Amino acid sequence: MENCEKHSHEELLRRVKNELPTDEVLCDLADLFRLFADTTRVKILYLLFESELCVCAIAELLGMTQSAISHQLRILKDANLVANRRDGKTIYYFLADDHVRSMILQGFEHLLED
Amino acid sequence: MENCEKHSHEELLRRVKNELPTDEVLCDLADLFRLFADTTRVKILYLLFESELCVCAIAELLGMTQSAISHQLRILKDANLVANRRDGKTIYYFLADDHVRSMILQGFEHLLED
DNA sequence: AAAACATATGAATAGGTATTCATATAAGGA
DNA sequence: TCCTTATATGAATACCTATTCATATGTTTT
Repeated sequence: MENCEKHSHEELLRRVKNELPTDEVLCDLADLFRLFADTTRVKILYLLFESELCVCAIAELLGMTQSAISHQLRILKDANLVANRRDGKTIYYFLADDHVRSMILQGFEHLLED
Repeated sequence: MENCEKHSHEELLRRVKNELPTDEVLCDLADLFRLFADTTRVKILYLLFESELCVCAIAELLGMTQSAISHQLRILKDANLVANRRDGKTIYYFLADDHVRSMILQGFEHLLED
């Protein structure tokens, strides 16, 4: 294990290592993907493709409790994937960024290609 | 909570719900993103952008144990994101699919746009 | 002001998972 | 055949996280 130069040229290893982004960037990247790595969050984002929705509508559409949805919306909002606006008692959530849509659709394409 | 029609037209809710893929598909989608939701796995995939690498080279480049890397490689292989070939005692891993690269790069773009 | 409604949130719990440790498998060299 | 090297893997542990439950906050209505 201490002698990989036998199997890979040292310069290759040096180059491969240099191309690797910093730990911080790679951690941010994993964090971003983790946002989409939960069925409930993906469902919420998918629903918001069509239109803004209030918390209770999302909960009803997904057959989940208001609390569970609120917790997930908070995570999505903290990550700036969604934003909200208040209208009286009701709070409407919507996609904050069109990039969200393209991320999900790209994942979808990968699935279709198997 | 039981009366969301006050806030959203019923037909809108029906349409939004109809556009939603099946639970199975959305679960697969979340599972796909989960593969990229770990720093170690992202690092491994990134390293393989440049060239195929043996297990010990990956472990050394990332400063992690061979066992930890092997476990993660198994997950990536089971998901068909990487494949491998044997050369004597050494086993070389490589990206199974160019889609992997585009998925990660898309995530990267999202990060840059903040 | 009180009641009802929509949402947010903290604490607890249950389920998932990444790493470690010990060990197994498999190939090559002495 | 025995030893070394490269990799794989099962079990255990420690950490993370999604949901639930109870409750708090904020708004409207009566």
